[in-house]
Amino acid sequence: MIAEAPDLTASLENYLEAIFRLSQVRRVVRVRDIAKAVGVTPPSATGAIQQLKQRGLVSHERYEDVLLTDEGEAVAAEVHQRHEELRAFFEDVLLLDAETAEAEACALEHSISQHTLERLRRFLASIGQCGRRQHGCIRVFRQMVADGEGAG
Amino acid sequence: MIAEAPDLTASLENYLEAIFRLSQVRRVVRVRDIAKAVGVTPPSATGAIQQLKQRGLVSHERYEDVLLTDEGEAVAAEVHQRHEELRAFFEDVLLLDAETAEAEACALEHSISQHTLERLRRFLASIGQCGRRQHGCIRVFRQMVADGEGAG
DNA sequence: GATAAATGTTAGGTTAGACTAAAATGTTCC
DNA sequence: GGAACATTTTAGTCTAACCTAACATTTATC
Repeated sequence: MIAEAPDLTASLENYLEAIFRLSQVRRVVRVRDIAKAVGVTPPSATGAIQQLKQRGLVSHERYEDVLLTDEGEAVAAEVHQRHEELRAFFEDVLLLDAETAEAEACALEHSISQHTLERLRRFLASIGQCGRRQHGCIRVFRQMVADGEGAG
Repeated sequence: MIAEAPDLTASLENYLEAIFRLSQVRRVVRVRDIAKAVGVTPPSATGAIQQLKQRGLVSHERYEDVLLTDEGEAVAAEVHQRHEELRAFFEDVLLLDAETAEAEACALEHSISQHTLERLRRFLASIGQCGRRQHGCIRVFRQMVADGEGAG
């Protein structure tokens, strides 16, 4: 499904994800909010929104608020899921602090493939299984991963 | 160390890494080889080489071959190491096939931070430990990761 | 309801990175 | 040693993504 989102750039994915997140928190999403969330000036946001509109991922009338279409919602949710899974991996497995895990997820979410992510998902699940079964691995991992910041 | 490589772009990192690899295989590295390795036209390679030269990472005279400087070699080796560690993770932990693991490493190596990579390194090491200690986790991981391509 | 403030858009410019076409240089081979 | 070919560079164009400055519209306030 998810139809014909013809290969969004990393930048456009970022805008879409920002709109998605803002939508979950705010009654209406404005250009200004998007610009602030993505960290660009309003004209840049306007341009991106126009492109997203062309691709049918958002609806937007001049000077009005921005709304995800059904397709846009689907694509955004998928991007967001990528983000969250990566974040979980960094935080729960590599034990990065929340802020770093978040930043790293942001940086990588646009490059990783669906297929790889599926594997990562399974891997995270297996970590869960392993913990429940008391193999003791998780403890070993955590110790080794967390030990000593500096040396190689 | 590694001195003042002032934030290479992903693109320039790619060129540098290509030169590094070619250097290990060929007597001399030519613009054409670099272009082919990176998958761009020769003029693009020329432009990139000029930038790398400006940054003191390669030496190159008009119409001659390209050589890494000591600093260039150090930076390239570091980029290459990032690549290899990521590839190892994808291949050995997520069990992606060699080609996919390679492609994924290529895609992500420019975005991941040193700090995160250090954690990944420790994690890979802990997998090794865990395997040697016969916790049985590894088997669980592999089964779960490898099982069923399609479903969630 | 006019005007000030906030918000959004347009216009125009910059940079990075790619491309093609064409010129310059180097190499080979008769 | 010069012609044909290969390689490299230069010149110029394109696109994506950002920016600032200026303009347009909406919202708020008196």
